[in-house]
Amino acid sequence: MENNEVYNDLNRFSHKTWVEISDSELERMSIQDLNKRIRHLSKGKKQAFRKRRRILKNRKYALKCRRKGSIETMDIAKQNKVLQQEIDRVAKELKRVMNERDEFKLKCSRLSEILSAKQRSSTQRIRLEGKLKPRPKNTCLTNISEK
Amino acid sequence: MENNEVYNDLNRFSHKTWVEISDSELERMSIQDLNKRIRHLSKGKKQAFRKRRRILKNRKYALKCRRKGSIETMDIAKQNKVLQQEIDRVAKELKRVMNERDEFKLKCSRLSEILSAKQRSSTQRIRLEGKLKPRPKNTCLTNISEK
DNA sequence: TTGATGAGTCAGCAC
DNA sequence: GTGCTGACTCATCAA
Repeated sequence: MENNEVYNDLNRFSHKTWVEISDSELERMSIQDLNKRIRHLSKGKKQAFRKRRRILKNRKYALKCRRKGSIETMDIAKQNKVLQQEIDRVAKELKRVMNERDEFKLKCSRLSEILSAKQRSSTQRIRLEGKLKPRPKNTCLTNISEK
Repeated sequence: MENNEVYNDLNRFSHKTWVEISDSELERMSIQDLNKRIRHLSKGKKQAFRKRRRILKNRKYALKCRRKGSIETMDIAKQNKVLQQEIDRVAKELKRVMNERDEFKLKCSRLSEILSAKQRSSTQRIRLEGKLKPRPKNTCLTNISEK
């Protein structure tokens, strides 16, 4: 018995016909090629070859299936990390912009303050210069309330 | 043969000793209890019982293992959704605050404009009233540069 | 011994 | 037939 390759036990005791196919070869082989190779074997042996081929195929499928699953899981875990980083980034940006907003807001109120102070002093000046008569006390309000 | 429960094939042909344990019972049973129950059996039959018990246990372990895996995957997928929602929320907030900031900024520049206009007109007025002499042209700069 | 898990096998579904 | 996947079995590791 040749042992240059993994051989097929199924044919060990076949005296007339002899077919030897390695696992990797059998697994890669098309069903047509296999049929040619085992054409002259008995029905049972043919079935045995096909079954072995199916098992070898299934082995690969199972491996692939498992890998696919774990890759998918790892992918969404990675995606999680990316999303978390994005949250950190946006939250930081938010903080920065809130500070800017608060500073502008403060600046606004200071400018308003200065402006209204100027307004008051200007009115005062004009009034003193006689360009504007002092407003009568409570004119409007008393008129309305006493009416 | 009783068929009121799943029975134990292993003992079908035992003529002297007879032990019948259902799968669920065998799986739940402690190893001590099992040993008591099968005390009088042959060594081979004892081993067969223990082996069946181990297989039943393993079946449960495998089930649990598979469920654990899929639950973990689902959990991180859920986590992904939550994170995405958080991003949307923070991004929206960021947009809102940016708008506020821009409005305050604009308001600031308008107030500044008004204020500097007032400043100019006030300076002009004072100058016209003779309280402030017109500034000589290029005094400082020419003095320095011509020195 | 118990529990968990990767890998191989099989059943069964979908194409 | 082919490929995929859930469930089972087994080998093997850790506790």
